Amino acid sequence: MNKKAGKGKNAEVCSRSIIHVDIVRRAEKSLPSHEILFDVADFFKIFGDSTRIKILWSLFFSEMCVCDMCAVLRMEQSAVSHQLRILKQSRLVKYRRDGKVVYYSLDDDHVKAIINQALEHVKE
Amino acid sequence: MNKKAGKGKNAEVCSRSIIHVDIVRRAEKSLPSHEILFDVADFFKIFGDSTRIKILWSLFFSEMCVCDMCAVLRMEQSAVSHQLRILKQSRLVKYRRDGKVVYYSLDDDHVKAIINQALEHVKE
DNA sequence: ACTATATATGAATACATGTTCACATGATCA
DNA sequence: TGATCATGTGAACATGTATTCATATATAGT
Repeated sequence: MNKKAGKGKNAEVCSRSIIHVDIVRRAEKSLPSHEILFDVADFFKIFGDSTRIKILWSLFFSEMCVCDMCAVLRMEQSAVSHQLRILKQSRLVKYRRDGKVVYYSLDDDHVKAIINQALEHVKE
Repeated sequence: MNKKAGKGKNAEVCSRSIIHVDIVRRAEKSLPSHEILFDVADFFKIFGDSTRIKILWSLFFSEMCVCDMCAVLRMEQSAVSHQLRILKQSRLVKYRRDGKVVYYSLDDDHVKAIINQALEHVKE
């Protein structure tokens, strides 16, 4: 999916020439692999939705069942379940079943710190 | 844009009843305002794109002009400029002009820490 | 077995977003 | 002034994603 100029070395990109070769080289070498950077972006993407932020925040204090989350978020159960699935797949929450009720809780110690860090940043 | 059940109190949401009233109350009270939570999500959304992560990462070491970024990212100048606009609006990068060339640099001390935190998390 | 309740999920829909294309802007130099 | 280079930007397009609707699954109780 990446377009390469492909004229000899990489002195021509986007049909223009590199201005500072040394800086470009250093940046290129320091940059993690596409795969890792993709994973980093995907990680942030999970936090990039206010519904999911609300869910995670609600779980800061105690585990919670889906129905209670709907009440807190004032959203339909289906929408909440869909988001819970995403959080589950990302290993940010875990669940346990008790009869008909499913209780979700945080499955990652860093979540609170990460959200709080962003909150501090936003509050400025 | 939020749908409320609106039958008296809030004992009925998503046409079901709350199971644990105390937990719901506490979560409701602790939850920051919609506005703040929206801003938090928007903040993460900026990091939720690998192109922007790459741009920010490249700026960890030194300022860089647009053309050099295109070389590092192997992307078209237009795409890079569009992303730079978003980063500019979010106050994550600043720029200075030197003749025809525009140099971008980080405008937020926390960016490096935030990305590294996610990187550590992803590398597990 | 039948009903009711809690949750999950596929499909449809509406909306957001990233990239490309074409072109505009702004600056330098002849 | 005209040409050229670096960058910015609006519109079109394709893709991704959150929510809703309808329905499925799972469990408990009768």
